This record gives sequence, C-alpha cells and structure tokens, in this order.
Amino acid sequence: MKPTTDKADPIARARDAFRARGMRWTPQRRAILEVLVGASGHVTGVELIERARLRDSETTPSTVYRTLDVLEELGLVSHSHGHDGREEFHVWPVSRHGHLACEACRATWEIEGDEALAITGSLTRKRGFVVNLSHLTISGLCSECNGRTGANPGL
Amino acid sequence: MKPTTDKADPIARARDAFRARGMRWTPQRRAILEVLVGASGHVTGVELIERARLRDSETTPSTVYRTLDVLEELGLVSHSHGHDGREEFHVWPVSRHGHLACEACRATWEIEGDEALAITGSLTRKRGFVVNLSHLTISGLCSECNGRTGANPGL
DNA sequence: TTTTGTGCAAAAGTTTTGCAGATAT
DNA sequence: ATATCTGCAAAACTTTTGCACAAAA
Repeated sequence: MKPTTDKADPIARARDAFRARGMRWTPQRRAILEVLVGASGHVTGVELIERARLRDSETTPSTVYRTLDVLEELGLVSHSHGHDGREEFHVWPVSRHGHLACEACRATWEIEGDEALAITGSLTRKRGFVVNLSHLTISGLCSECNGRTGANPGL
Repeated sequence: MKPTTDKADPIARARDAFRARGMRWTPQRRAILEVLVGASGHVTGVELIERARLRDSETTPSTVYRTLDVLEELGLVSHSHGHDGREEFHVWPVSRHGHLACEACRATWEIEGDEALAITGSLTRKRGFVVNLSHLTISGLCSECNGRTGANPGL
C-alpha cells in the first residue's frame, strides 16, 4: 500500500521543501505549482497568472511572481527569456531537452539524445562545464527557411 | 590612394545600405551606429540610449528603438535577451562566437572554433539547421561552481 | 518638394513593491 | 499567537505608438 505522501509526486516534494524551511504551503502556491507541473515546456508569467486563476480565481500577479522567485531560490524552477523578452518558466527539467528555434518561421524543435550530447559533450570534456539543457535555445535558420532567405549579410 | 568612402568602414557601409533603400542617413542614426560599433559585446537598449545621448544629446528612446528595428531588418544588427529580460543588441557578428554563461557565478566565456563547430556541426548535418552563433548563449554551471552547488535537485 | 525621420508625450505591457489585513502553523 | 502570505493598488521600467514638426534627398 502507498503512503499518503507519494515521494514521487513533485507537488508533495515542493510542499515538503516549503515546510522544511518554515515557509507556508498555501492554496495559491499549490495552484501555481500545479500549472507549472502540468505545463509541457515553458510558460510565461502572464500565462501562469491566467492558468493559476482558473484553479484559484483569487490568485494575483504579485503572488505569482513572488512565488516564482521563491521557487527559483529553492531550485525547483528556473526561468529564461523568450524572444519577446518575457520570462519563461519551467519546472524540474524532467525531460532534459533544449530547443531549436527558427528565427524566420518561428518553428521549434526539441534537442535531445545524440544531438544534445554532441552539444554538451565537448563543453563538459574540455571545460568541465555542465550545460543546463532545459535552459538552452539555439536559434538560427531551419533547412526550409535557409533557402529562401536573402537577408542578413552580416550573419 | 584611398577612396573617400572606405569600404571597410562599417559606418560607411551602413550609410550606403540606408541610402540604397531610399532611407535617410541622419545624425541620430550615425550616433547609434557609432555606439554599437564601439561597443564590445552586447549593449542594452537603455545603455544605447544613454551613450547615444552623449554624442547627440537630442537622441530620444523612440528614435533609438526605431533605429534598432530598422538595423535589424537590414540584417546589420541582431538582438537577444539578457537574463534580466532586457534586450541586448550587437552589431555585425564579425567574430562569430557564442557565449557560455555560468548560472551561479555569472562568469561568461566565448564559444568559438572547435567548440562552436561541435555544436553547429551536428545540427547542420542532421537537420540542415544553420545556427546563428552570435545569438547563442549556453548556460549551466562552470567547473568551479559545479563542485560547490548543492541546490537544484532537478537540474 | 516630397518622403522619411525625429521629438514629445502618452500608452502599453510585464514585473515589482508597500502596506494592511488574512492565513498557515 | 505570530511570523509568513496574499490582495490590492500604485509604481517602476523598458519598449511602443500617434502625431505634428523637422530634415534629408
């Protein structure tokens, strides 16, 4: 039989992490975590606010951003910035993959497996640098756009 | 003897690019270009505004941002976003290199040569994807910080 | 002279902050 | 009981936009 606290449940782990530091486990924090866990890939601050409101209509922007700060301090979440400059958050990089983004058509693909290894490998070997794959977005031109782009003399 | 228009001068080339498209070459645009060319690495929008003002005190934010848009359309400048979310601009990626950034100590290194090739190579071969190196920042933990970091259970 | 660019001022959009009241422990 | 959170409202900041005037070609 299972214990009431499932050790594999990320939400439960987060709750424990909060409590272990004397911080409180509130409905808002739970809602925000649930959204993050349920999201595949990135979520912007604004999306997070909207989705969290669906679960707890009282959730306000300030709470969301403050919670995200805490989550990031706890190492449970990390954020980067999209091409529009807005923050993009993601939880527990369970699926350790990066992204490939075409600057022309805006399409994206995931980078994982061999490709990921080709990128991280040399840096790890030569520099001892551990790449945070989930934070990685490589941009450029995809094969389709590469043909029909005449611009960018400098790139 | 040299021609009056030095073909190697990036400012002159920019001026020609503008005029070739029926766009005007103004003191403000010149000032902004000079700042960009004179900057090593990235400049944020706000920095650009301040520095351009030193050369032409009349320069306004709107002009700076509008000029940057144009420069980007012309392929003379590209931008990305720093970890604080602000835009970071850089001119003519003459030195085609990416950046490596440690999330803990914030130190950065350049990625070029073999390392750059290791990263771009597989993507080009397998996907025909042309990486925009000058837009690339790989983050993670450097060898020094990697040892002394206990946090980030998920990373 | 005509088209394009600039300055000004206000707006937009995301994220932050202060404070009084509410809540988890 | 009390230290921590939340909501609210206003502010902070960067970037964008509209419009009348100025300047380049």
